Amino acid sequence: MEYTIQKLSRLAGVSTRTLRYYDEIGILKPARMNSSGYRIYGQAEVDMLQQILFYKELGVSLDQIKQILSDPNFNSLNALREHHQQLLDKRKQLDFLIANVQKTIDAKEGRMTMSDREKFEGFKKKMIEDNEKKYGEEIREKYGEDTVKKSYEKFKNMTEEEYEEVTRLGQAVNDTLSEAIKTGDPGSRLAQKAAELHKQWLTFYWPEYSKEAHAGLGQMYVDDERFKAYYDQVHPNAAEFLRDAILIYTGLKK
Amino acid sequence: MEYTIQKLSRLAGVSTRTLRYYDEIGILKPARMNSSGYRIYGQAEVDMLQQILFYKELGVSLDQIKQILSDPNFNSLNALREHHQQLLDKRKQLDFLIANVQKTIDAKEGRMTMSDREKFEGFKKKMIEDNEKKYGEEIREKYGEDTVKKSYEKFKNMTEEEYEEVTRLGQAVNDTLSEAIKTGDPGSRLAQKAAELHKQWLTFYWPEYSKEAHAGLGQMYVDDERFKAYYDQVHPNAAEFLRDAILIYTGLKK
DNA sequence: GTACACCTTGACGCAACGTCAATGTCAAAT
DNA sequence: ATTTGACATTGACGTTGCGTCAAGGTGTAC
Repeated sequence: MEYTIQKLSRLAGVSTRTLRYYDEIGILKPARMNSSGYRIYGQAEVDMLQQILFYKELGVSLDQIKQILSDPNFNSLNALREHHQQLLDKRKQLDFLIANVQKTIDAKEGRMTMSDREKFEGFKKKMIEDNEKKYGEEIREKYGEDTVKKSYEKFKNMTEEEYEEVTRLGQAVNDTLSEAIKTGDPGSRLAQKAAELHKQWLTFYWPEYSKEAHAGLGQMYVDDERFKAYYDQVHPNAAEFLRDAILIYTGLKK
Repeated sequence: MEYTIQKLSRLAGVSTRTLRYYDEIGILKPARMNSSGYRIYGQAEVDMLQQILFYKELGVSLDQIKQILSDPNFNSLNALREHHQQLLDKRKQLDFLIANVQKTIDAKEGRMTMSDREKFEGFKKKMIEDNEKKYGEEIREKYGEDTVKKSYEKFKNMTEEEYEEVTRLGQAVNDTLSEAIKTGDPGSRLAQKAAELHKQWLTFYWPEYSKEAHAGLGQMYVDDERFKAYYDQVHPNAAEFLRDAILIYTGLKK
């Protein structure tokens, strides 16, 4: 079956402007243009638009959607499975929000008290999920799904005080690292302090600490451009320096 | 407890830029500025921000949120109750999406077939909800919650053919109305045809037809600027003319 | 005093369209 | 053949809600 632009826009619940825009940016091209210059969409485009709308529902930018869909390895069945999982996650977030509003009502009606932090439960999940989306894949591959889940649970239950503590620790790592680099020696007292502080920071996120995982993370900071860029903001070559300091601290230096 | 801008942004999971923007547009002013010119937020602002985030989660524009929150009659407990309801509705939509993706997977794996229209189930709900949001309150007040629910269910189950039929009918109403106005007589054959077509159009949306409801809707078209503006696009004074035609058609003309 | 985290204002840019203008195409009615 | 109205095109401006950056002030610990 074929659709002109208005037909498809009504079918899918998007505007014709949206479809023209998608053609323009190359995310959803019509099957063909007829002799009058009208866009004609076919079955493949229907399915493609469905995928686009799922990705959009899950907060993915059009630029990213374009990259994903144009990948020769794109597999629509796998994508659909992933959408399913993400939608279930999204539903969980919504459940948090629903619980939050119920709690807020109870608090307003005097049945309970509620901390300021609790008032934003469910919203904040967006930030955590964004972070997860950014790094989650790599961390999953390296440490497994279970570790990530536990880490997530631990982070979620963090109190406000703990949150501030971990923020301070993260900063202390950077501070000490910056100073330690001046010594030029990853084995120096300051460098070892940085590694120690880094470990303490990690204990807020990891259910269990292991020297191997710690050292692996240090290596990841060097191998992954995003982490490397973050630490190199502290000081050029900070990622390598921290990795080396961790290797010495953990006793795993080769 | 008081918060500087970064404290509140971290608490709520929004950026400092967002909070400054909210100050700028007057939607969330800080409690005070300290002697250094720093924004200081208090308990009232925390609660206000929570409300804002709920409204945002529910798709309300900042402009509208501002209007709602600055209304002297704004009642936060009632607002929270409404958020709760809306979040439950939103979860329903999400459930539709989840069902959709599951069905699409089944179809892809050859276990069932799926129409193009079904592929967009759940997304289209956005359009319906937008429509509901636009007119829903007024219709609810006039005809009660039950009627709206049934109407919603009926619309949801509309087939593609029915959808096209109702679209055609809506157009036919406008066409005939435009012609009938030329007669200047709401009792003329053409005007009565417009009212008849309007009734047929309504039967797609209303579970039950009544002359009183029909006449009431005609009056609503005149009283409500949004409806009036829509019909007056067809022809100046079309809203009044259609109302009069309906009154005659229903025999309820006084 | 210095360094660093945090704060301000101002301003430019962006994503994803919505809206509008001008004009071409199609199909049915006259 | 002409008219009318629905549908289509391209081009272009504008909007919402920030993200990002620059320049410079403030607070606190060393």
